[in-house]
Amino acid sequence: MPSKQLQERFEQVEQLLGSSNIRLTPERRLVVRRAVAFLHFTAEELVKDVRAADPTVARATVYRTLALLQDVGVVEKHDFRYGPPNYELTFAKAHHDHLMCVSCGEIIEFQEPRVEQLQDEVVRRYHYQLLTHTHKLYGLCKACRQKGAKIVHRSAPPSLHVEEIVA
Amino acid sequence: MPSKQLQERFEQVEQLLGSSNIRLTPERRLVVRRAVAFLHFTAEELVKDVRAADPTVARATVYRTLALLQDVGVVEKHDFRYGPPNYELTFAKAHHDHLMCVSCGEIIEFQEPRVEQLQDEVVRRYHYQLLTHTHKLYGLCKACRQKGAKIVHRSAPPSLHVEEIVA
DNA sequence: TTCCGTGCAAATGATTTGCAGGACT
DNA sequence: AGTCCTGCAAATCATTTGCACGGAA
Repeated sequence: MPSKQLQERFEQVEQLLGSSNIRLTPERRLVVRRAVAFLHFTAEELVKDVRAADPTVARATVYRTLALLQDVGVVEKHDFRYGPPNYELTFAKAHHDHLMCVSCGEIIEFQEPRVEQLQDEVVRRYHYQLLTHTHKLYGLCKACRQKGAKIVHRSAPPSLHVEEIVA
Repeated sequence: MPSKQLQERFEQVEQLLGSSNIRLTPERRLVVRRAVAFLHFTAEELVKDVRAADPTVARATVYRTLALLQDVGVVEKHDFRYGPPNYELTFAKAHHDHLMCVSCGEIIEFQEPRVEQLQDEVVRRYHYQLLTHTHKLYGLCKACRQKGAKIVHRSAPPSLHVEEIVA
């Protein structure tokens, strides 16, 4: 991840928070900076990372900042049921959508510019300015359909296929 | 909600679970039946509802069944940060997508058939069978952009605008 | 001088787990 | 026989909150 991009993301969040009555304290800046570097993390991972940089920052502050970020839609909390809940920067997902097999857990990340085009259109229709988006499709892959869609009660993260081909 | 549709949903879930080594016990059937009727619920609401129908079903069984449903992508758990986490049937979202203002919290439910068309195309490309989807756009509404995007640290549910007009 | 934000530690609350008994295969 | 599932109660673990202090507006 180029640090220029990180900087950009940080500034985008900073702007969102800073233009309000919410103070951009050094603690919060640090939390946001580390979060945008991670993209995916658990709360405790972020706590550990932030405290490595500055041990005086309290766990509660990290959680309180995460709550702020959730409120503004920058962060989403997901419970995938293996391990602790996962926090995700919505930026991370804005440019690859997900297709997941509910049987074997395979995840395909795909890109579809025409969807993004329609998103722009929708957003314009309602006079919004788009910041981020999430888009997930759930289904059955061919193999699972053929073997009768055996459900696997997962205790490990699903496999991930990143699709490089842009449609 | 026509009960025919509920029955259909129930059967879809039943099929998904039933075709595996996961037993479709009476307890699980009951939990699934109640869940598809709710569409949105908290875990405790579902527990209460299920136990109203059958007091012998344990809270743990409801949670364990919810976990199964999460695994197969039928249910998603969302933490909106006001009140307890919310469980949502992904069916519920398959036919209206969301546009949310990260500043004032307004939510617009919109429909865009052309997006669904593209989803079908993507799914076909990977030889998947589509079951459900989620699609959320985050941005700033016009009013909030004009007043400088004041962030509201919410402690109450956001307002909801259901858009009846199909694009 | 009034808010806002923080650290700390305790409290909360949702969810998970260990265990023993039953049912299904 | 062996695996899956259940209820119950206790345990766990992530997150939130009360409180008192410090700093910014």
